[in-house]
Amino acid sequence: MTDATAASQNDAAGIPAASNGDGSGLYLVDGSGFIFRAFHALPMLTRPDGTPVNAVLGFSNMLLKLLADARAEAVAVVFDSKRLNFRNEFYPDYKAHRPEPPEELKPQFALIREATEAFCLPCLELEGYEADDLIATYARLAQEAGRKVTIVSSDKDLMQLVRPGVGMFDPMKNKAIGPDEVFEKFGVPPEKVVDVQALAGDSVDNVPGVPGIGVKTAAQLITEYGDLEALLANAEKIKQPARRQKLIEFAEQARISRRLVLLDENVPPPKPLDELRVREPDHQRLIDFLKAQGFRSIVSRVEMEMLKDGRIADGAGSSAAPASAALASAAPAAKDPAAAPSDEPAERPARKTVLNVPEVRYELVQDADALRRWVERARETGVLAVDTETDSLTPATATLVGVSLSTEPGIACYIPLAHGASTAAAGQLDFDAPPPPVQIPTAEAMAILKDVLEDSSVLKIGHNFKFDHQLFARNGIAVSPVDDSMLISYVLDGGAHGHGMDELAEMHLAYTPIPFKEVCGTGKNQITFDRVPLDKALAYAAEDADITLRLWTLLKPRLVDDRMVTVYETLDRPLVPVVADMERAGVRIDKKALSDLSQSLSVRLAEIEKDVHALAGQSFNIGSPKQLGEILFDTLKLGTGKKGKTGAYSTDSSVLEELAEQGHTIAQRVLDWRQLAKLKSTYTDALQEKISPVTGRVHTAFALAATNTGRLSSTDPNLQNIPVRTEEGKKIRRAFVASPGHKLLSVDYSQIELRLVAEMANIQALKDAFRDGLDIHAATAAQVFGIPLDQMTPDIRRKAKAINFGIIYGISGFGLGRQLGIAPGEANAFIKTYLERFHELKVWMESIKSFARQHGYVVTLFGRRCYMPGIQDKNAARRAFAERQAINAPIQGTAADIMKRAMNRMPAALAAAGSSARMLLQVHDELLFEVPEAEAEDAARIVRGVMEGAAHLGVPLVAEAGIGDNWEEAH
DNA sequence: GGGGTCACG
DNA sequence: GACGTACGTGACCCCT
Repeated sequence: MTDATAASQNDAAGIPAASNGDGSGLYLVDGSGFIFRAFHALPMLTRPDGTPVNAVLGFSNMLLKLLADARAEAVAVVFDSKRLNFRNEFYPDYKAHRPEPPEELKPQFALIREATEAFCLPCLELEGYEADDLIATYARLAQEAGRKVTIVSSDKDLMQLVRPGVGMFDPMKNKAIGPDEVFEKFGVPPEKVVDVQALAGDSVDNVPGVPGIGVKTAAQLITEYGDLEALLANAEKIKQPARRQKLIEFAEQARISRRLVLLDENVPPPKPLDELRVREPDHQRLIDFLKAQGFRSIVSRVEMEMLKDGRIADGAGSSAAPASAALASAAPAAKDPAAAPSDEPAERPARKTVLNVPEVRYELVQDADALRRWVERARETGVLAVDTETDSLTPATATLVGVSLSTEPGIACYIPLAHGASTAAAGQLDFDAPPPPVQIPTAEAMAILKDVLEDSSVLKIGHNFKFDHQLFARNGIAVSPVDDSMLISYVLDGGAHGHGMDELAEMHLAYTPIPFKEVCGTGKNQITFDRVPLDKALAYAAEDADITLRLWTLLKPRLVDDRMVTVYETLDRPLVPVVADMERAGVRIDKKALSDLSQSLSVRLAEIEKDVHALAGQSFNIGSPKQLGEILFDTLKLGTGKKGKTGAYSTDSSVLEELAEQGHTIAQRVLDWRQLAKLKSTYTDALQEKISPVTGRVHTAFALAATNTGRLSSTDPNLQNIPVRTEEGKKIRRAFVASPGHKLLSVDYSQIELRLVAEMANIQALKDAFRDGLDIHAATAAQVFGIPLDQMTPDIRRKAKAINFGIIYGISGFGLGRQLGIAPGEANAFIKTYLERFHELKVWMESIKSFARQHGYVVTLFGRRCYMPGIQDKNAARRAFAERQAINAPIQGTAADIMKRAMNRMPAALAAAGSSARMLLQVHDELLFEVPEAEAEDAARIVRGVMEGAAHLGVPLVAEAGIGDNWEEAH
């Protein structure tokens, strides 16, 4: 069973394959460029002897990842030679403004060459030329030889080289750069980049360009005239006088600039292209080098990365006989490296053995004795990776189809339990169908597995084990203890990338697992897992258990290295059985109430639709923003309309509300239609479909590793966004009901995020206000605007409330202004006053941003890291966005941590009090329970106690409870 | 499959 | 001087 989060993660943040599938691809690493970028991007770090090595570490990590991703392709590293080169001969000022490299960087140049040699990669450099020229030359040579090229660099000067067969990869952002990305940057295709650069110039490299012309203007001119020479020849025809004048005056300077930026692809190559081939690394040498730099934490990773990388002597699966039915039935084995390049890319990269295991042994287990042998083996190893296969993604109701186990890397089995069952169950008389395979009866298999799954001395490992936990729970097995490789990855790298198994296997094991769709198909041809032939089921399922164990082996030690043990052990790991039980419980829905609502909404939508069409004078699809925009702004000409970046009119609610205020009835009617259409399609219709025929309840799935901040999310259906604000929406909440004889109990934290701002930023005035139990928005309004509480007006309180919320979001004058409907300047004045009054806040926000810039992540009060990939972005807008995220994440994340602490303690607290209340849903700051009517008040008291006691801070935590027959009443 | 829109905290 | 803006989610619809 592939879990929902693990599915469909195949696009990967990975590098473009400079691959013909035969090892002929060539990666050219811009070593010189990387040094500077790594140096400035990474915090300072020194060896025990004091030598700075931050750039060396960045470089080693990058190469390591590249070698894993690049698979069995050639890699070479290119360096600048000395500072002067041929460009200085005709333009002495070229790069003249470059300051001396910082002292901490200088000793790292030599070390980075050493690192390259330790990786056994060729160093390319040539006196009188820059690395860029060598890269240009080798790219040309390789392309002529039919080899695909990937330039590993983020230097915009290299973008001119992008063409079919030549791509780029930005190792800092982990992002491929192709023609589209080049166009995004320069506004022209790669072959015209030099013309744009010639006009725009570059202050960093001291390329003069034409004064007053930047990239935007340059791109526009080059697009219009074709190229630089054509533009200069037609300079007189340019309309804007200043621009015309500059282009004429600085024509020659533009030509020189073009020669400066144009890379020389005909330099004498220092090494013949043929020498740039896949090389076998010297592991010991590399490990010795890394140890000498003090990079202890990555040495073990290196060992694994290198071992599993295709370039070691195990042959990358090319000649070794397949070791099992799993491999035999898998995709074609790797092609012979000597074979001619093929035009058609392999469907999937060749299989490779992972880690230092010569072969995989996957066994199909079809009798009880064989299963007992696996149980014995698990008792010996003490660890057991477990994965379940089912016929649906809803574990509360899915049928268990099979179980796979793995006891050590490469050793796994699959135990089919219900294959071929659905045909029989459907009673179809298909005489061609094969008879059901030999299988252990599910009950017998469960009885054998129960002992080991509940054995406290055997650690069970799963990837998204919450899913499997539910299936076993339904079979009377309470699996314990459990580790979850998905959650370990989330704790280690939350915000840096996804945590689905396929994505992690690509990243950490350089391995592409068999895609689920390859086994079960897709769309209407998709089959359930019980219809999959056993050989394919074995290959897929055993591999999942195998990979889970390998990922765990790799990631688990990092918890200690990265000091994330406590976060994992106290917050995320214990949540697995708790949330599994919530999902399994499900929530009762009054189907009749929903279908009545759907019915009445249909009628009202039809009426509104008729009105709108009449007002428009024609019939159109109101649900199409495109058609609606054209009706409003082209046909009816209600104002000019705002267009977004796609050129379409914006018709969102703010636009429609403005039109409605101007008295345009149609706008208000469309708003009404939108609201009702949303409620009907997303809630009243869809929710009915989600009621399980088995349990009669709705079972959402809470994703534990989906958000950047540590929050949960809810899918299938999302029960964290059930309407509550409008009267119509509340009717939907009333359809969430308690079982007969029961009540719903809703308990939510009051103002938890603002309390945490007061706590973390240590804002004394705000903490006092919370301690005194004041109306916090009124209190801040009093402090900020200097108005006594007894003279407070609702409008002033509203403004203070908006600022309080804004703080949590990483405030901006623009955002606050828009929220309050005032000018950004006026909003800025509010913010200024607020920050003066609560001066601790400003200090805190600055320190968070600085921390984020330095480390690339922020931390919550309980130590959870949230990675912020955009914080170093050189685009100011994207950087500002990341800064707001950096402010928000510790606040939102700490609230999420506290809620998790409360949830983890809840089952024991309820049990200890003899309560039979069941936790059903979590909505970020709210928990919903179902409880026997007589126990409701007691349960409310217990739950409030656990929630308020989940953290002991300088501000009190307050939780408020409500009890009712339905969710709306309880809320 | 991406964009637009809108439901929630 | 222009940019592009409040944080975090997921589901639905249209349209290519």
